[in-house]
Amino acid sequence: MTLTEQVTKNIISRLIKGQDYRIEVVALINAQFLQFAMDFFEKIVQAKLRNKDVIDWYKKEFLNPKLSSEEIAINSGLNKKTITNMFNSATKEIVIDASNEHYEILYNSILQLIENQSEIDLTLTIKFRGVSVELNINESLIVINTLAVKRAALRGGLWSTAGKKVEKPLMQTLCMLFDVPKENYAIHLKGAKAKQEDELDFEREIDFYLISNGQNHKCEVKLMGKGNPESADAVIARDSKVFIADKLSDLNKTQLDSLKVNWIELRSENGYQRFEKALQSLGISYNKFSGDIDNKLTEIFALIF
DNA sequence: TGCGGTAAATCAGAACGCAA
DNA sequence: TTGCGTTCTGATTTACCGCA
Repeated sequence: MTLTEQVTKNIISRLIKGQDYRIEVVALINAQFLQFAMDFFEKIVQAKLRNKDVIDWYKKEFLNPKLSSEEIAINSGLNKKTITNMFNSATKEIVIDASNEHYEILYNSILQLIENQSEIDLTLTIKFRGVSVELNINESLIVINTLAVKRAALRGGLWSTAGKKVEKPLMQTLCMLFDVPKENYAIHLKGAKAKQEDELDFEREIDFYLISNGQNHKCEVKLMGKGNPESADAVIARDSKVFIADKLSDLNKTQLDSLKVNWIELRSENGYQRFEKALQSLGISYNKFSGDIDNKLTEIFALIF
């Protein structure tokens, strides 16, 4: 899944201005989900027309081993990650087995449900190029379930992508906003350090470094909202010096203060300006920014992207 | 080049505690 | 009792790396 550059820019711009960035991601989830739903309905019509006298046409068409393992899992009502967690592996063979098994279970529980709630009936009519097909209640429920599972997948993926795509350019933007000299910051090049055999301190992914007096200070960006204390724990585990977040709880702040971590909460009044404090405490030279933030951001984006 | 496993990103809901 | 905020737990995905 990818994020367009424009969306990344919009998100950073919102973050710097202390606005909520979530609307950007939510809009993407909506758009992609609705598109998936329309495409899926089209495939349903075609599959049903191709298999007029096949009773379990859904299984034949949508759990077909020719499809990718992601598609098979979703169509059966399971997310691929769930299969990985269940079986400690996500090889195609395992995905196919798990999906088929799950589909049977789902199908049976739908049958049971229909039996217990016989007062309600449901027919889904899909029209495509003037041809219409009808899905009975159990077919409809299978389809609805698949849509729900797909939405979960899109949601997880897009939130994850947004977090990953934004963190480095966000740090660059902050540095450039404060005119931090180029030699005082670095984007961690993955793999470059892993090869050094004498590095006992084997590193996980680190977003960004601020450099002063020959020392590398780790920086951490997390676009976390309220209620994610374990995310803040990651900072402690990695001995970071600067922590940039969307929203921090008071406990988070107190904890970070006592650990002498410079925190920046973007979602507060002039939140990004607290970056100045971090630069001061690390002894890095900078110029305070004043002026039109939008123009400045446009300038910076032209250099970064 | 493609596949599979691991690390890391975030969200959502339940449980809990506190204040009105 | 109700409402609100915080913490905990579990859910999803992508990015990255190693290997055949």
